Amino acid sequence: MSQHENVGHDVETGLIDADAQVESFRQTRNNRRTELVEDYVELIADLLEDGGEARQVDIAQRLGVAQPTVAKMLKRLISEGYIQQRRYRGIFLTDPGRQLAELCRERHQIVESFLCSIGVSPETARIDAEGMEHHASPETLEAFKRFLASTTSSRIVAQARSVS
Amino acid sequence: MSQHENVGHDVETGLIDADAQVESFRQTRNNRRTELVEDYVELIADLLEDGGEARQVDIAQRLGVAQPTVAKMLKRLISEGYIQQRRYRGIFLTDPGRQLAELCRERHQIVESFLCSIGVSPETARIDAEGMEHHASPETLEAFKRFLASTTSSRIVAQARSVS
DNA sequence: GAAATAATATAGCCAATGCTATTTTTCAAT
DNA sequence: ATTGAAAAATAGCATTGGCTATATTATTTC
Ligand SMILES: [Mn+2]
Ligand SMILES: [Mn+2]
Ligand SMILES: [Mn+2]
Ligand SMILES: [Mn+2]
Repeated sequence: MSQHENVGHDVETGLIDADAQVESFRQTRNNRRTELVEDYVELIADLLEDGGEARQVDIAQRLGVAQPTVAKMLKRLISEGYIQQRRYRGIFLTDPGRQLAELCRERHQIVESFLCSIGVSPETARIDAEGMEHHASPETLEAFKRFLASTTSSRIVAQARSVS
Repeated sequence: MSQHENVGHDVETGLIDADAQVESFRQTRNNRRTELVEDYVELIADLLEDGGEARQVDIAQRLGVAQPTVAKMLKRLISEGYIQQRRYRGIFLTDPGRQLAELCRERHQIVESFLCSIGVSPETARIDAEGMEHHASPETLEAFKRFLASTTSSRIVAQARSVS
């Protein structure tokens, strides 16, 4: 390769197309840059819905990181317009924040349910989904949903049959 | 929450178990720390297998990053014992390196094939698998393999039926 | 209203991953 | 042997995401 390039006739490569591979790696690096934002916003939405408030300490405790780590990330979320902070009353989502949270929640739910539906244990599904969700494209999510729907319907069919 | 903790009687939480959630986030953060190493080692194995050599410039080109970025990561791979570098002759895998590469390759292949098998297009499967692979636990991989085997066999059955 | 406590902010550190620009080294060709 | 080109190394910078230790600032409680 490189300097020692083959001269002329294309060599049987075995490797996948370079441009395609670069695109995959780029997309993956890109997804990585938003993973944390997504997890924070999703978690904040959950905390708000559950207890009406989301404080730094709660977020830190749920994520398993230190409070200053959360404080720093919250600044990023503020600067990106996803949250508002009311001094000593915790974090609140902006409209874009709520929107992102909803997207993430759905996506997370689909991935986790899907894993369970193919026989992964709930504990493992929970863990794996937390990481995989950020790399599941809309197309893959559609496939997951189709599969979920199909197994649901076949279960219904089976049940209907067993009842009759 | 936190300061304003509920006193006594456990409140209906709606949230999942805190310890479980922390475990998920921790595991995910952990996986993130090895993603790059895995992609590098896998890519180096591919390049070596294909052309007999893996140079910094080739790796950089395939990953879509700059050469000094690769140079730095290679130092990490050397320090972690996965590769050896022969001056101007490129990168070579150590035994642990080959072992890791093999694991990653299989895992990657399983994830990508699985996505295709549930109807995701090859291009999207390629992209999503590049990120998801690093978060697929052995248990999830087993579930993927089971599914692949089952669809393969049902295709065989269907084909056998259509032939007879 | 003062003191204690809880929540937040800030300072200062580190490691990882990216970049550009430049230098050094090796290899290949003349 | 010299030279030109390719590969690799190095310097210097930025951003992200972690940490600990230590202030500040609100809120409760007495
Ligand atoms: Mn999530
Ligand atoms: Mn997540
Ligand atoms: Mn891979
Ligand atoms: Mn990958």
